[in-house]
Amino acid sequence: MLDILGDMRRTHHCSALCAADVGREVILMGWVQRRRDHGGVIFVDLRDREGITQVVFNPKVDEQVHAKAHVIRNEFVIGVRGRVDHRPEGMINPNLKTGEIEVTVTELKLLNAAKTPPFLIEDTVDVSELIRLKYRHIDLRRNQFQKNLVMRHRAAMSVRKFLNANGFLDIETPFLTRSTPEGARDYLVPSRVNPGQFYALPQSPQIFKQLLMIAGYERYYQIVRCFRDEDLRADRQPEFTQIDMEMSFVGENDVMAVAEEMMAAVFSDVLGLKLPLPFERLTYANAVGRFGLDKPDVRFGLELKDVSDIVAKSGFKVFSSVVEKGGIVKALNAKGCIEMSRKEIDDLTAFVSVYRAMGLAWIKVREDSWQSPIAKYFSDEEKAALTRRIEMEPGDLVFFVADQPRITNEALGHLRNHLGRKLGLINEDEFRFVWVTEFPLLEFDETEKRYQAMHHPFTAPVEEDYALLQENPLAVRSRAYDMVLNGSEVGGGSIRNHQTDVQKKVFAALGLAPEEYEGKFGFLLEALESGAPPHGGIAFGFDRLVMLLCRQTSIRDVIAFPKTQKAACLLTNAPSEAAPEQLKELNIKIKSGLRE
RNA sequence: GGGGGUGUAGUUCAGUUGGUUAGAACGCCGGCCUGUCACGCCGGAGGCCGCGGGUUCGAGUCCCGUCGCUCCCGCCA
Repeated sequence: MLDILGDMRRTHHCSALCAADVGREVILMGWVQRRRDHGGVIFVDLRDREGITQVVFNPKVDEQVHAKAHVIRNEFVIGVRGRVDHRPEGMINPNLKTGEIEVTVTELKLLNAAKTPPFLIEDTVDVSELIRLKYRHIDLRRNQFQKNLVMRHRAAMSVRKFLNANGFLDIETPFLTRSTPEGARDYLVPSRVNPGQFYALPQSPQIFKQLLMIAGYERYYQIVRCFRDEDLRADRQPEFTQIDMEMSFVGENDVMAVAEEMMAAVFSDVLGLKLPLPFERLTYANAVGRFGLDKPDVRFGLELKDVSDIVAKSGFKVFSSVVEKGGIVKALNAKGCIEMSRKEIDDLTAFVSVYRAMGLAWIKVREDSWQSPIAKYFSDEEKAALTRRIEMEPGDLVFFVADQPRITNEALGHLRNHLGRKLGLINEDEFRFVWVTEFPLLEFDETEKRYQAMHHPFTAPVEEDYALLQENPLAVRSRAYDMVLNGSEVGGGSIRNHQTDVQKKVFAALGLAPEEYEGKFGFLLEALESGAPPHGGIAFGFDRLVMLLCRQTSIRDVIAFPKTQKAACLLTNAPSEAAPEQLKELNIKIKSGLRE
């Protein structure tokens, strides 16, 4: 068999050689990052997974090798044999790890030619997402991408190392499973052998991991793909990876302790950072009250102040009537921002309108007066109370939103993050974790006019709130917890219902009739009755976590082969039409008009 | 489902009030060049202006539709 490599085998990676290696004969293999042809001497920056080394073709050293090097172009795959040499005086490249040396080539093997790449492979991305995704194999050659994927690998290894050392078993759960009602839209897979029936791809292994606890496996984990057929975002893909774990005989503090230790191990292993433990904790009520959101960025202050009580009886009807109707009025004090222009304030008004806030009131605090369209509506007492509550000082710019509690909090919460960024209040180098606890068990779905599980229907209520399940369901707190990093939810979990009667009460509170929940979750209830230990767990959005570790802003930059916003793969052109024979086997008819 | 941005050379972009031959940079090709590392110098090729319709004497530019990419809202237990 003719083998293009012959007996040539790589001796070093392109990051490995330094001054200490001078004089050695080495063999490098990789891709041509750049070629600089000086007529005489030709320089090639040779790139492999680990780095770049300059290799030199000198006609004085070997005329034939030099002549052969003329055909080399960007992205050609070559192997070179040569001698490690010091670079001449003054020619050291301090920007290159291997900048002190170069390899003088004595043998060149052209392992493969390459078409001119559609874009240059450089650290800085200056290419549209369309092109990057279409030529993903080229984009993935970029140094930044390689760093991201190496980071991802190391984070996964760190997680496995930690969990293996702590008695967790890696157990696989099915991808072809049953559609779980409630929650996100499922990806469905038709069953050929069961005509007209479908599997669903898992949105998470939730029920399986609970069954594993019931089966006595005590500690489970999996780094596992999950699927949700919902619209995409910069940090949301239709298939994504979770670090999924579950433990038996534990309460929330046990799960949270293991989870934050695991996170500390990951940050120590991949970034060399020591995270202070334990993480700060906030109740849901405090998180929303102070920061407006249930995933607060606690790297900066700029907290919200509720002023509903002060303005309830004020002459400003917009505020007083909102309070009267059960809404709230909250304020955000942008310290020292009095010089903000009218245009900028208008932009912020547009910003909060995205979150359905009707308006954004503001006050500029001057030395002896308020400059504001709404100042005239307040009495001196109200002004004094507002000044105290909001800690207003001359030079401040205060924003108000008055609306239903949810809208007010979300609008100001997002405005807070926006201003935090805009005003440079955020230390971008910091990784700040916080637990959010005591989530409400249920929320009311206005469009469907019914209660919904805020986390999922298997989450246990706080025991002392059991009694409220029927009389005041919205007041019931759950034993759920979210791990939040720099304003992003990176993980969420809960203690589960391990007692059948409690689980049934929760189903009932969700408005499910017994025959309904028996039909949908009968197998789980059956399992709960067979000796279920108290158990709970947590799942982390692995892609999102890696994205934050890599300081990237899109989840796509830490996933080798992501989908576009229309859930397409531009590389393979998935999804695509199925052949008529395939559809026939599956007993599926495509609605006329959907294909030619 | 809705709102914003965007689509012009291989890539990133510019393109005036609608005007006759659509430009730049990088990349690519050829030539010259022995110390560059964003090599340099000289020359050259390269365009369905996303697609379809309309208005107009005339459309990259205006209008309608459509498709793609992207950010956000809804949605995502």
